[in-house]
Amino acid sequence: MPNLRFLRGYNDAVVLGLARSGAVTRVELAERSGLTPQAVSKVVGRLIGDGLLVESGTRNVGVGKPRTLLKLVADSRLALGAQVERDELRVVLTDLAGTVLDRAVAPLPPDFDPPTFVTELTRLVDGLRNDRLIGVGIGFVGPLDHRTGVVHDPTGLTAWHDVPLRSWAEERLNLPVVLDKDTNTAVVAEAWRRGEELRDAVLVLVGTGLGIGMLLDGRVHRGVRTNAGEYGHTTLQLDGPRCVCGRAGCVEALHNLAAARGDLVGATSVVGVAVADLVQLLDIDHVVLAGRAVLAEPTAYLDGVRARLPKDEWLPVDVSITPLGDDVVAAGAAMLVLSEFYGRPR
Amino acid sequence: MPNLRFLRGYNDAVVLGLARSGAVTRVELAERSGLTPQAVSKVVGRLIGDGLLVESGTRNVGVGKPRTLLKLVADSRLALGAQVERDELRVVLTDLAGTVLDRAVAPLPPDFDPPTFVTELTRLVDGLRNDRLIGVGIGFVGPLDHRTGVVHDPTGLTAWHDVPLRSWAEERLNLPVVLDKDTNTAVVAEAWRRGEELRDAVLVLVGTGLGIGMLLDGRVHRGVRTNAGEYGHTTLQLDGPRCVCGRAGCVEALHNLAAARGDLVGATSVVGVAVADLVQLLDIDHVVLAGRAVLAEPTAYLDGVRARLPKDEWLPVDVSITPLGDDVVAAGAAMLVLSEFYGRPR
DNA sequence: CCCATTAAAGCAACACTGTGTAGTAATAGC
DNA sequence: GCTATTACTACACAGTGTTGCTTTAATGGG
Repeated sequence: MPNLRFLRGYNDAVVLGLARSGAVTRVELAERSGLTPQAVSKVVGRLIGDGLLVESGTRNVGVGKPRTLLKLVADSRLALGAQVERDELRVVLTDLAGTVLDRAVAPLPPDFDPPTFVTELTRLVDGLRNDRLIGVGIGFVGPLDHRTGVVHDPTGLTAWHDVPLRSWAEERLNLPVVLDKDTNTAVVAEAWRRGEELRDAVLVLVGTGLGIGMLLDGRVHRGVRTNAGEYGHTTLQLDGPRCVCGRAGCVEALHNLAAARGDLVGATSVVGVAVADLVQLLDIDHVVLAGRAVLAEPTAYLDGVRARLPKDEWLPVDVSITPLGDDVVAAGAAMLVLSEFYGRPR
Repeated sequence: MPNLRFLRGYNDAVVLGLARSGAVTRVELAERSGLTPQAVSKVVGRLIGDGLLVESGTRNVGVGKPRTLLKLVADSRLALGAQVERDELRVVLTDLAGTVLDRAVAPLPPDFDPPTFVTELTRLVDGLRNDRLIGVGIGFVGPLDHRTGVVHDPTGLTAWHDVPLRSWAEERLNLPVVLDKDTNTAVVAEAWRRGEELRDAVLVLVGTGLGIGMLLDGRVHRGVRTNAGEYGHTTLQLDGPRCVCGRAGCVEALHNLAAARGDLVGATSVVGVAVADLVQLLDIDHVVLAGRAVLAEPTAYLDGVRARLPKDEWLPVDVSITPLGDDVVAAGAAMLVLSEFYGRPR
């Protein structure tokens, strides 16, 4: 793998990634990437040739020739992303900058089977199809295998036993397809949009379950079976109430019990303790909250988490609600496709 | 950073890493690295020229010219590693293969200060000095900054406030020095010795405290402030006994309480639950146990952890005791130095 | 024993990377 | 208009892995 093509692709992605944050000049790209000005010139030349960048005016910073501003041509490449929930399918159209341009939502029947799903997906995708489309991402509930694109027995979907969803979808849609867990696509959404600012972060998705997406050292951590992030069944109370998973006192069980009895403070506090544990374990500086439960009570969850985080740390932990709202999983699935083509390789 | 020198260094490290597992041939290196046979020839030529590899006989696999066996010259490069505990300093000499060749141990006075430590370190290092030495690694208790080499206020060592230990040691020893948390050097020891087999693993160090070293996707995860792995203060019992850290029901508090009252099963079971949570969260397939407490009761800890791991998983989790015993932290510190020079860059 | 066959390894030319050198373009200040 | 300064790039270059071919060294059938 590591050859000259890899090297070029990597540097192209570095420059494109910096350009995604806003208008930049070649000089700034060289400073921030560590590449020499000559190398930046070559890379920028390639990217302009591919229609990914354009020159857009100049910026004068004192004496000397003014710097040429470079701007990302955000709508030169588009991707679709899908979020699959147990009752709903959401498809979103996203540009290179990670901006959501369009969306379509359709209900899914209870315990829908793979053929039904693929048909419905095809319908929504065709409605949003575009000649600049580079692929489709699918954010699905786990467990699944990201590398092979196979969905394994998700709870509540009885017809989904080892379904090669990626190949089925690629065949039907005639487009490259990427499959990943919903929590992972969600954290990709944050990472792609915030760029270098976000290198070590956790996205907490609180819905019917509780899962997390981990961004460690700038990359999504998926683990050996690409099923990392099952944080809902982490023990918080050794002798706590029994959980659906068979163990006792899981985060998810405690949270859902508190929520069911209307104890919002209790529910958010469970999430807060769990997140504080994660921050200590992984040493991250960003936490993003998302999911239906969070979006229904954003300030309560923000307060619940912030209150539990250690305050005397050298570096503060930034806690926020995803600005993408209900679109975060689907939009992230689209950005996962973008990152496969225009992100740093491997 | 990403230039031709990086590319060469990376491929050299890939080949050297494969050669570390045992005798290999150029053909096998090409197959396992993905490089072309010609590229492997060039890389191997360089490595032989540097004295890192030698040809050692042939292996016949049927018709045709027999493959030439290549062997790592393990003792061509050596490194020293130090483990700093609150009462003891241990320095270990290690070769390229990660084999411990020699060691020296000295007691440290209670609440020792930095000058005392550096003097003692210099004494032990000088006793083991060697002309093939490439550097010295130091495994210290956290918190510390791996990147800058500064030790921040470790508990119990009152004179250690923001001490630039790496530069001090480099000056006194006149050798490159690397500083890292003890849990991280320990997991490096396992990773360096087991090679590609170990890509996603956790090393659990149970001593007076409880910390972990994380190997994720083949790299040590350190986090933004390089202080990841503080697993001892993760909540296992929301309403549990108060911990020294100020929170309640921490893994460490529960474990130490059980151990103090002689409840070995209880103590190992706490570790088991904590490890099971980690396995689910990070999706790892290897767990290595180490530390004084574990080495005192190895089978009890092995059983305690194995009993708590989910059994119906697709992939089994391998749980083991470190074969390096008391040397694991110091030996890992030495291998950290080796990996800085001869491991994959960045 | 001879020699065709097979496989490993090396050699030479090559395409392509980022880099060093030097030259050109465009501004501010005088 | 001139000079200094800064941004950018054309070109030769060192060094990467690759392609195509040759050399080397074994097997095994006559």
